[in-house]
Amino acid sequence: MPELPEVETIRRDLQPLVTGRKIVSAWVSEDAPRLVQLLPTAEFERLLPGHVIEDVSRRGKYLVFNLSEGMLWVVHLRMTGRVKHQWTGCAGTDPYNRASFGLDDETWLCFNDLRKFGMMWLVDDWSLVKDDIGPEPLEDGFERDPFLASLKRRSAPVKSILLDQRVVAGIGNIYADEALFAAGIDPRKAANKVSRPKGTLLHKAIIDVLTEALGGRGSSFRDYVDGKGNEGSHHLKVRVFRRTGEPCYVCDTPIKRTKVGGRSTHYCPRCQR
DNA sequence: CGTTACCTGAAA
DNA sequence: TTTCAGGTAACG
Repeated sequence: MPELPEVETIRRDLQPLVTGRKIVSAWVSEDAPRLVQLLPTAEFERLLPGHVIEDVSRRGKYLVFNLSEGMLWVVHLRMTGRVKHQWTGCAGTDPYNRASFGLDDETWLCFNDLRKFGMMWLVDDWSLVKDDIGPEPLEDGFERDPFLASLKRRSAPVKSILLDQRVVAGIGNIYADEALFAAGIDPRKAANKVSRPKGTLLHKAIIDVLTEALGGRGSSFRDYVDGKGNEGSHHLKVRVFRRTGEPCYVCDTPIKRTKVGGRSTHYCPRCQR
């Protein structure tokens, strides 16, 4: 569900609320046996309490709680995961609450996940979670030339390359479609056939589209809510995503939908070549 | 490289 | 009844 703008919005919400707080309890539902990675669930529940949350950070679509003793508590929301800060416990209030964490100021962090694809880790080293993630698109490390080079060396559809977290971190199905529209590129076009000028436009479009979506606190098409349980607003501003049959804002041609790499894909057949 | 599996519920 | 869903790992 959540892509970079959504996860970053959650991070910004949570950071002032939980920084400096000690975790005093941890519970994971028996109904979510795949939630905790690398460690047995019981071990995770035993090890987490006692740590202080020193900061909340993010890497791509991963939300990271930087804990005392150098530990990292990492959460990936996948399709329907939510992390909310609450002043009441989460047990029993919603059937999809899969984990809950008590803090030392009597507040709670609740992890909710309808489809149970979400995952979490407790590690002392980021590389145990993911060791080949690409640059952050909204930071200096996202440079044009290495990006153009990764397009050059691959023959898959350019959209599939945008979804590859090794090329650039944090883009998902919404913002891949939006960035390709902004750059005027057909999502089905082979990455290595995208011209250098168009590739350059795409590099800029990625930054622009993600920045704009972050300004709208993310897109709530279905399940996404922020760290306080509120919806974002950027879904009201998308140019092509889920606008099948509606007129392109630039040329009035109806937006088309197709499948690329198994993912639903939206584009303007006139503006995008 | 493209496709399937992982889950559950809503929409077509 | 079938298809579809902000993701990604594991297949062949």
